[in-house]
Parts: sequence; structure tokens; C-alpha cells
Amino acid sequence: MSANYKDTLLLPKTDFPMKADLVKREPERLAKWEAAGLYRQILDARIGAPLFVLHDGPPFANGDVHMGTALNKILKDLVVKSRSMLGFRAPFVPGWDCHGLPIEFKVVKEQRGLEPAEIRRRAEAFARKYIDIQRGQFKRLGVFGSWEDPYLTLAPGYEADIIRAFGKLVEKGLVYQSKKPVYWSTGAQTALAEAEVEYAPRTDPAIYVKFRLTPESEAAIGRSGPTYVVIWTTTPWTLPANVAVAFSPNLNYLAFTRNGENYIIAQVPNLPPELEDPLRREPTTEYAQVVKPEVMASLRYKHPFLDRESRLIEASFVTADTGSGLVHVAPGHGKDDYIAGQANGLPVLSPVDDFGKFTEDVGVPAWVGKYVFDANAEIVTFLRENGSLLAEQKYTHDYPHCWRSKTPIVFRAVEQFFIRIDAFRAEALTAIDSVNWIPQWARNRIYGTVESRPDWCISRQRTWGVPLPVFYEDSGTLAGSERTPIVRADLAAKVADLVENGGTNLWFEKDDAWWAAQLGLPAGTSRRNDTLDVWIDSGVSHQAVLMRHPELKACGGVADVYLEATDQHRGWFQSSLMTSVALTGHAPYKTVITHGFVVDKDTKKKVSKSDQGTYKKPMEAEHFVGKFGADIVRLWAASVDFTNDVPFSEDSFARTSEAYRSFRNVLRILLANISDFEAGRQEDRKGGGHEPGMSHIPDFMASCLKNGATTVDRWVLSKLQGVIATCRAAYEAYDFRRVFETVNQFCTVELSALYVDITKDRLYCDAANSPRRRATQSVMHACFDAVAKLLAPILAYTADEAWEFSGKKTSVHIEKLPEANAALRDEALEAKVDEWLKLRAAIYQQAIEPARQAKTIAKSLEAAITLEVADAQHAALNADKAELEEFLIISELTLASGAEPVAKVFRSGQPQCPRCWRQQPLTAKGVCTRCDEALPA
RNA sequence: GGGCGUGUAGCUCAGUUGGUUAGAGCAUGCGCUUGAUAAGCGCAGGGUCACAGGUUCAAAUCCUGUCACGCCCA
Repeated sequence: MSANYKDTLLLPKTDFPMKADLVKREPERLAKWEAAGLYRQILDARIGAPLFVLHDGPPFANGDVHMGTALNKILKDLVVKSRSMLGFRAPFVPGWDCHGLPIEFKVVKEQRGLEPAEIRRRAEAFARKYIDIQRGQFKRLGVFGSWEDPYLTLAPGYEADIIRAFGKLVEKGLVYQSKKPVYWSTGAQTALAEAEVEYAPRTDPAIYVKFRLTPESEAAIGRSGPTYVVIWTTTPWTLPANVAVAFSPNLNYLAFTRNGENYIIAQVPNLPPELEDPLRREPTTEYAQVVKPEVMASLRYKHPFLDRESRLIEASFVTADTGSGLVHVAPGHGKDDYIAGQANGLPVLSPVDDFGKFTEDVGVPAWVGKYVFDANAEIVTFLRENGSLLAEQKYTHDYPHCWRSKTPIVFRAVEQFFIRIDAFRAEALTAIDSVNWIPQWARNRIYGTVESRPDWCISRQRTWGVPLPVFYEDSGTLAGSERTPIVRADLAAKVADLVENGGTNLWFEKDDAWWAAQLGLPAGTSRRNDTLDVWIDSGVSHQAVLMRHPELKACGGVADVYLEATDQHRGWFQSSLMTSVALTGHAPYKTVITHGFVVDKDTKKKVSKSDQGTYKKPMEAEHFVGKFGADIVRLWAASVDFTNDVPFSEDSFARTSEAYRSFRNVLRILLANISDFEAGRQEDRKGGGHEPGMSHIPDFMASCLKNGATTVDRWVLSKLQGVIATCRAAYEAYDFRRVFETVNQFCTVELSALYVDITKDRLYCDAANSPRRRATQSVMHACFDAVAKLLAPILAYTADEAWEFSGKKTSVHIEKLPEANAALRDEALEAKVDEWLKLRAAIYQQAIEPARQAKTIAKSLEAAITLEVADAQHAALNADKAELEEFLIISELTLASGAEPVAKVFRSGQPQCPRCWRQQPLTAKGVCTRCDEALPA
């Protein structure tokens, strides 16, 4: 019999599948979007709307998209999609950073001995290959943008703008030339990057050398006899370039006497026997005295074999681990030395040629032309003979070698070009404070780095990059590196115009004569193959993209948002800021959003590309998209606190899938419960006498609510307004996690556990057109509409799918987010329902659950409840008795007197209606009154 | 070593200006339902708020230090 009644019910009905099958369905939807040109449709729907530009920081075009890159791109997409749905015209022009060492290195490794032009051809092919791969993977993640027309830093137009930017910097007098040490391969006669250096064990002489103080300094120490500072070095060949001795502010320095000579040395472990004994004495004995830091800083000494006087400087890189605690400083031959030299105004000497041989500048004629590593032994002998050598040891250490020629590296100063930061540092700092930094501490971070950063070295001795548009005068026999550079803004502009059409390959394919002729320079003018630092490439995108791209240029070179990982404070955020301030005087962005790195959930260690060798777990976005679907990856990105490190594991996605399921099922049950709503609306219109124009939902909804809404309907509708308001504000604040939490809470608690559960009875059992059924459907319609739209930026595929199943012909992504309707908010009602929820909790805890456990009842609908509450509450509760029974999903509620709410189950005397299962008096048909009316006559 | 950060239940997160037994969703356990069913509902367990000091009548919340982790620099 009951089966017959089941056929009379209005059960939920929808074709929207419960099983998501994202891995299979998402690509189909993606294809559909592409065919329809959805990205273009969205922009077209916002013609005339205010522009919102999120400027894409270009990822490097090598390798697959890993989770860190995926997180970054998804966050950008969340911004773009939500701003679009907030009513902005939000184009997204993706870009790629194409030049640079990693690609060049890879190409050169594959085949050696290639000409620069060929290296560049292969590097471009390599970059383009990965652009295609990454483009496909980004699109698959559901990221919308002009994927068929991205910006590439290798595009001739972009390259031309890089050169133009350089020209403007020259024009403003910000570019200068100076020497700086680089890793230099004497085997390959070329500068190397850190990545091209391999470390291998090598044994060098480690020598202790005494440097005699000047008479004034000896007097300052005040001991009779000559006084020396004792340095330690493993590179004797750098001694000709010595211009200072560094001491540490954290070490204790002693002067002691031995064999009639005084030595200054730090109290350090591991001294050779020759120097050890005296230091074992107490510093207070007559043999030793402490030399205070301020005295140390005042000392001057004579170079051990050159006619030069230098001084002691304080430097934090000096340690006690090795040596004497006094470090010989040669700014032309070491990175630390160079930095210390810059800080102390020391000259940069580097008397070594391309082949690692001493030049005439070495100052000792016998050594000129000697390979420096061969000269080591000779220098040691020389020092021993002139009495400067105190001790000599063999020292085995990991020493950098050229990856290609396997020769030991030398640090060698070569001419480089720099941008003078001090000329606009103050302006840059001011610009920083004009920007909205999210999170706020990012402001301090970039401020600190800009405040203390040294001048920007913008030249590189590389091949895969944009050439430095500098020429050199014809100076007869002078070597290229010694010729006078011609650095002119007008020349850069002309080079840029040539590059605009021909690309920078021209620089590597045409010869000096061609270039001289093109630029009207004297014959004999030459070029070098220096390139610009790749941070200039991406750093001028505000000129090359924001000022030029037809979709973006209305922003005037100032993006609304830059959004990158935290490492970009010293990277793109800063390179963009510095170039923009130097060129235009202002920052290129209004808001900068930083996100953390993806870290392993279990170890909290970071998961990055460079760990690929040791990190065995999968981390390519493709792996997770292929296993869980893009919407799960997107939901994960939206559910974490991206301002911090983002925990990540295969496991996280399994959990995210659970949250996804609850969203999907809620959308599904809402759709299923309103499947006959449109039809009902038609009937209602006919019978209800609405104006013909009142066909849109809010009016219809209003009429339904007026006719049939119960407390719970108004309550959900009120709650929904709060959800909408919270989510809109959260999207505006880029707080996607709050959107996730808010909608999740609403779907699981308010909708699934309460509203949908409570209203099943009326939706399934009432007559199709009963006012309260229609009221509930109109509320569910509003909920579906809002939830689908609010989730659309996050669940790009699923929200669109649900939207389609609701009968819409266009994509949800063209829609605008719903707006909260203040008239539908009812705080008093929310407070009242909160009280009901407390009663509900008490009743379930005290009565229904124990009865279930005791098998007295099965489902709550079988329960009749006696509730003891204070007499004062009886009137109010009695007035709502029918609604409360429905709200509690029970058959009968009886009130009794009591101090605290106490609930008891009792057996109802009423029979169970076989149709709706409530315990109610039955009619002649054998069903309850309501079901009697709902059944067809 | 320096700068900027982070550290609340198994997981992801809330915790307003310091103030009642620290909350939610998911996961887990035990049940119910089989008219959302590769679904749904109920109840329950689970946290010395990284650690150690301090300020206060009162601290997850303020101060100091330690540890761990991240980014950048050295």
C-alpha cells in the first residue's frame, strides 16, 4: 500500500548527477567554454563597466606547472572572476618570462660549442614548448584569460620596450659602469652563474701572513718592536689585489710578542703550532694584551710586497672557524670582499685576464702572464723569502669549478652596468607607502629591502637575454673590455626600433659594421654580447604590457593588483617598483597581495621544484587535476590561509573532496526540490492574478512568501542575506577562505541539516501548489541562485554545471554576484529561531537520541515529545506549536511546566499516516487531513 | 648570523578593544534512515591555544626569551 502512496509524493527530481566525475566532465565543459568564447563573452558583458586589472606576474617558461604555480594562478583567477562578478570589467592577460639562465643552461648542456645565435634559437624553442604546456595546464585549472594572446618577454615588441626602458634610465642619468667580481671560468673564458658552478674537493696552500703596521698604528698599540696583523688565506694569488684586512666585531683580538715581534690575532681555535702557544697564555700576562675594536678599526698596514698602505675594516662575515680571525680583503676577487669594499669605499683591483693569468697590474713583473693557480706556490715562496710567511698548511676544501671545463673558478672583477638606486631610493620608499599591502607586514618587508639594497647590477655575461644596447669606441688595439663604452639614450631608442620588427636576434646575427651603419656610428665601433638582467625583463612589464595592451592600457600603467608568492618581495614586486619609480615616479600597482609557499603538510617543509631530486611525492598540478579534478584543486586553494605557508598533501585533497561533495549535494537537492517550481510559477500566475510584468523571481518570490512562508522560510532567507553580504565583502577583501567557510557553514548547517530536512514533509507531501510549498521553493530557488553564484569563482566548473541544469542558457560566469536585500533580514526572527535551536538540541540530546539508542523509536518523526519549560514561555511556544512540530521533525509536541527545559518522549496516541509518516488523526481515506487534501479526488 | 613572518582539536580554519566551562566544518566512533541513497539525519569523543617565564583581579589574546617552520639576505 505504502508504495502506492510513494507514487503520490512530489519527490526531488533532477538530472544533475550526484557523482561529480570531474576528471571526465571538466574537459568537456572546458571545450564548450572555448567553443563559445566564454572569456570574450564575459568581457563583452562588462563593456562600459569600471576596469579592474590584475597584472599577471610571468612564470618562468620551463617545466610543468607545479602546485605552487597552480596556487598562484588559481588565486589570481579567484580575484579576476570575483571582480568580474562584482561588476568590473576584469581582463586577464597572462604572461611568460622567457629569457634567462635556466633555459640557456639547459640548451647549452644538451649540446656544447653552439654559436650564440643558435643557442638563442634553441632557447626560444624550449621556452615556447613549455609555454604551450603550461598554457594547457593553466586552462585546465579553469583559469580564464586571453590564453591565445599572452604577453611574452621574448616577443620583439616586448624586447623593444625593455630596451626603451633602458634608454630612459640612461637619459635620466641613472646608469653607470663599474667593476664587480663574477664567477669566471678560465677554461671557457666566460662568466658563470651560480648554477653553472660545481663544487669539488681541492687542496690549496693555507698560509698565515703577517702585514706590518704603519708607524702611527704601531704607536697606537704601544709595544716595542715591529707589530703585525696576521691574516690567513687559501688563495695566495689574490694577495696582489689586497686592499684591506677585515676583523670581526664579535671576536677578541690580542697582541702578543714572539721573537721580538708583535702579532695581532684573534682568540680562535685551530691555530697552527707556530702561532698556538703564545695564545694559550692568559690575556693579562705581559705577553699579550687585548686590542679593542675601536683600536682595531684605526689600524693601517703596509702591503707585504707592494708599495701600498691599507687599513683594517670591520666586517660581519669574519668568523672564528678557520684562520686567524683576520681576513685579507680583495674586493676584486670575492663576493664578501666586494660588499665590504663597497661599504668602505675600497678600490676594486683584479689584475687577472680572461685566461686566469696575471696582467701587468699585478705589480710584480715576474708574475705577469702566470696562471694564478700556478702562481700560488711561487707567491708562497716569495713570502717566505721576504719574511712575511708565518705558517703554511695544506688545506682541502670544496672549491667551485666550471661545470664545463672543470677548471677551478676564479672570482674576477669585470666591467658591469649599474642602476644608481640612491637617485630615487627616497621616492621609491614614498611609493611603497602609497600601496595597499596584503598582508600588511609585507610593507615592512619590502621597505626594509629597498631601504638597504645596493645599486642594481643590470648587466650579465649571458646569451639568452635582451642585449645591453651599449657600444664601444674604436680604440685601435685595445681589448674589447678596455674600450670606452658609448651609453646613449638615443642609440638605445634606435636599437629598440630595429628590435621592434626584427627581434633581438639581430644583435647576435648582424655584425658590428651593420650596427654601426644602422645607428650612424663611426665604422669600427664595436658591441659586446652582454645582456640585461632578466629582472629588468619582467620588471618593465608595466611599460611593455600595462601601457601597451589594448585591454589594459586604460589603467595608465598602474595595475589594481599584483599577486605573487612571498619571494617576489625581492623579485618582481621590487624590480617592478624600482623601474616604475625610476621611469614614472610612482608604483605600478595599487594593491600587492602576497601568498606563502606550498609546504608539505606532514613536515611543514617547503615543496618546490628544486627539491625534485629528494622530494618523492607528486607535486605537479596535472597529477592532482587528473586524480581529483580542477575544482577540487581550486577549492583547496580557496580554503587555505594563503597569506601563510600553505599545507599540502594528497590527503588534503581527499578532505577537500568531502567539502566539495557537500556543496555539490546541496546544489543538487535544491535543484531537485525546485524542479517543478517554474511550472508552479506559471500556474500561480494564472490563478493568482499577477501583473504580466511581474515574472521575475523577486516579485514572484515576494508573493509566495506573503502567502505561505513559515518561520523557517523567513529564517533561511534572512540568513542567506547575511551569507551574501559576508561573501561579497570577503571577495572584495580577497578573503576567499571566508567565502568558503561561510558558504560551507550555510550549506551544511542551515540548509542541509535544517532547512532541507525540515521542509521535506511539505515539499514531498503537500499539494503541488500549496502556498507554503511554493514559498519554500521560492526560498530554495533564491538559495540555489545565490550559492551557485557565490561559489562560481571557486568551483568554476561545478557552479557552471549546476547553473546549466537549472535551465540557464548562458554561463554563470557572466552573472553578477547576488546583493543582500536588507528588507529580507529579520534579526528578531533569527534570535527566535536561535531559541528554537536550543530547544531542538535539548530535545534531541535528552529525548530522541536516548530513545533511538534504546530502540524505542527509529526516526524522529515517530516521536511525541513532552517539553517542560517555564510557564511564561508557554503562550509563545503554543502559538507556534504546529511550526515547532515541523521544525523539530516530530509528530506531536506537548508543553508542561518546569524550571529548565526538560524533554521526554512518549508514545503518541495517534495512528501513523501511511503517506507522510506523521502521527495524526486519519480521514476516511486512511491518511491525515493534509494528505487527504493533497491526494487527487 | 640578520630582516620579515607563522605556530589554536587528526585536517582546514573562527576566536571582536585581554573577561563566563576555547568555537565551526570535515575526519573518527556509536546509532538512525532507506521518500537527497556511491546520499541524508542525530549523538558522542577529541585541545595544558608550540614551550618557558612575566604583567594583570583576569591572557590563546599584552611583554620577554626558547624551539620549530617559511621567505629573503648574509
